[in-house]
Amino acid sequence: MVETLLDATARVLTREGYDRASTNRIAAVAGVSVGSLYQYFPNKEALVAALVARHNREMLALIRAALEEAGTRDLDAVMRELVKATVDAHLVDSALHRIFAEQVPRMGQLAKIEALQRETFLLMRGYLEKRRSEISVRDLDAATSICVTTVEALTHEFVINEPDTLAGDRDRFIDEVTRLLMGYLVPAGAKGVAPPRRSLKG
Amino acid sequence: MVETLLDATARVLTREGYDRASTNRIAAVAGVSVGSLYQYFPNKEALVAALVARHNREMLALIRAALEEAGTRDLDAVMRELVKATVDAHLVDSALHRIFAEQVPRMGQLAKIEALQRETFLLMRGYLEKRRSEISVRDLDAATSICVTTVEALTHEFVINEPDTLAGDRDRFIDEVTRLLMGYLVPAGAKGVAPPRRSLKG
Amino acid sequence: MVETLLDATARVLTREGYDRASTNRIAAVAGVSVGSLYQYFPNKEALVAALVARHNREMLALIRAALEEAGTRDLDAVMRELVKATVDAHLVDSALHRIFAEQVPRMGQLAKIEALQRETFLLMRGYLEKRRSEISVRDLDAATSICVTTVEALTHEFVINEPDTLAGDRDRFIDEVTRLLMGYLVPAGAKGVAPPRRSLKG
Amino acid sequence: MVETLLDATARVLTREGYDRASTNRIAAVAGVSVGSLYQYFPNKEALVAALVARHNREMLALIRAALEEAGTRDLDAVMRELVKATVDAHLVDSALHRIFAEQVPRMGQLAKIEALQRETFLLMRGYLEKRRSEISVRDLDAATSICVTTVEALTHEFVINEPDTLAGDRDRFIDEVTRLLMGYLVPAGAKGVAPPRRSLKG
DNA sequence: CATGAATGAGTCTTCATTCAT
DNA sequence: GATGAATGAAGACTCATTCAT
Repeated sequence: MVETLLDATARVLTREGYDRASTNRIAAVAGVSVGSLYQYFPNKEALVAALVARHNREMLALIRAALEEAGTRDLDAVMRELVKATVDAHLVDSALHRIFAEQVPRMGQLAKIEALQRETFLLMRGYLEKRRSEISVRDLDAATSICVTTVEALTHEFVINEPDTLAGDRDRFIDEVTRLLMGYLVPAGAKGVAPPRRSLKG
Repeated sequence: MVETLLDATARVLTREGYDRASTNRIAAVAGVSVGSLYQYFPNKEALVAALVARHNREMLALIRAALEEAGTRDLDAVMRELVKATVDAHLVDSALHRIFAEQVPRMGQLAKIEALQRETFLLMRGYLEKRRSEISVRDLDAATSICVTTVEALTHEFVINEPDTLAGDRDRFIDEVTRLLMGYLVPAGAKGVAPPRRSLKG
Repeated sequence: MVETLLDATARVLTREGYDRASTNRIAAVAGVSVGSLYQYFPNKEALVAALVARHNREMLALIRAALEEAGTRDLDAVMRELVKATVDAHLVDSALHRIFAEQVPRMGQLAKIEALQRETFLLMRGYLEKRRSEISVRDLDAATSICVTTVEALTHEFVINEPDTLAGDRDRFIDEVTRLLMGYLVPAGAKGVAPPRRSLKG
Repeated sequence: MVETLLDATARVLTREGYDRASTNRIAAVAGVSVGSLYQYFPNKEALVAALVARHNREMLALIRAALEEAGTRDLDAVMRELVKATVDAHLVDSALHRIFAEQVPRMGQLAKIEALQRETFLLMRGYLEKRRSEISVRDLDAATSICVTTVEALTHEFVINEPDTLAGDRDRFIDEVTRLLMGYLVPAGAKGVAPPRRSLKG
């Protein structure tokens, strides 16, 4: 029933948009009565939040699988895998993802409910730690944050907003973003040897 | 009058949130009647869109000024200036910016109305062209897109979501992002001399 | 408009009962839209409260007129007048009054909004003060309270619940209640001479 | 089971108020399912009516006991006992009583279901008959009605609305009401000897 | 041009009641 | 007899928009 309702929500959301997605309409599409909807979700927000959570879980599963699988390869390959997995994750249900991003108010808060980014952060951070010696950044937390946010944001733009340049060219996109990450983690001349000479404020 | 209405809209939006911002309330805060509001804006969406446009114009002005002013300095300095200007732009009215980002549905479309990023793209692209020789990327459009989106997205996160790491440490943030950009534009061993070894698919 | 809405409320209340009196129905009967109703009354409770207040004002006017007019006559005549006026007041719109008493939740609180009893209390108390010498009660406030509440309650029962005995016999009812009041204010043997020998606790 | 449900109803009613008291909630508090509730009570109204009846029975038991026990004492003492018992009866569960009086629609009709007042009337009437010679009222039914209603109404006000005057002073309240009754039953100069001089219309 | 009263479709939500298990 | 998931009619209330003045 919960699944049915979430499916209906996703469907109404993508087909009609957030504004036209009323709880009655969702219940109707799900083939149940509004009353039933409210037996499983206290209010509309909770319903959408649950859908967001489910979507995030699906995305996270992809990213986690990719990172775990690529753990033994070299840094460049892992980064490329991360980017690719992120793109795939955004394509799980890109229409829904777009709705979340563009139409659902308070997404900021909703998204945090089952913090996709938090999990990704931890995964990433764990991996970078293992490759500590190859990386020339001082603060690993900051670096992780930069990497994760960058990949997420660029992928988001790539998938959702379809920027003119790079549009459709998925492989090129992945290359570029990988270069961006690698250039940051292993900058000029620092072949995994020493920390950056003067990279940070202090 | 238009300005008065936009001011009122901004105020109601930041003080009451998007959900509680009705045209009647906005008109009341502006000190005019709803009828007058509808004489200048065909509907609520147009009103909010105009406010977004104004906000974007203000942000763009800051970034343009920074880039034009810094045009003669070296690449690293310019990038740092770009990041700094972007941060400042996001602080022009961060409360309003947050509302736009988190609460206003269809922001995606509204934002495009007077594409902040498009303008920034052109500015950036023009600048990178001038420094073509120092940069080791093949496709300048792609590179511009990557840079602009990266800066925008990271800054957004930094200003809006205040991530745990780097939180509040504005200078460190600027350093990191600048490093990220420079590592991408001038990667390992390529001291502004040769094109990237294997940066793109082809 | 306010009057129209109150009239409609009274009509729906008496004709359909409290449970079936929805704001939409009231608006429809008033010949306006729900929206208009909510432009004049913040919620349903306020609407009903206003109707109660209006009804109470009408009742109070009758009682006040009677007491002011009878001020110069002897105590017995004034009490009789008070009772008669109270009965008349309860007949102003007895159907509505019955609805208020029997069906409107929280009447206790609503009734206090424009405290009919409070006003009656003050009027009564003022009068008893003038006739202080004829009355053998120690605490005038308590006596006033007893009198006002007694008259109100008995009249209420008489008009609303139509008790078997005395039913319909208005003049007998008025006689009895007047006797009740007089026996209390001027008890056995105390012809306006001294205070009661042992009437109170102390 | 019936008792359990009535207890739960009373509890929900006093703790949540009438508006928030749903059959589902009551069943939950009673520790049974809604279905079971509907196996013992055809609908919500019947449930509340049964609770009212139970409450009334409890109140009546107190009053009956007091009157029967005091039957041999003098009139003044009996009246005082009646008033005291009525006050106590209203304090059996004053919170519930208040809810009945102020929040439950149609209480008027429900209350009649097992007419507390009717029983009290008969008890009272029986007692007054025994003391016929001491009383100077012509119509015993009318007198009984006046007495019972007066005591009930004044007590109700005293217990529920806590009027400013007499508030909290239970003994004084009892004294005053007793005086009121006695002044009515045995008026000025008529020491239980002759019928009233001019008490009734005819 | 300005006004602001009026509109009414549409929203979320509740809850008494049923009935298949 | 007990259960409790499912029902869906109905209710209070909002708000973008219009239009007569």
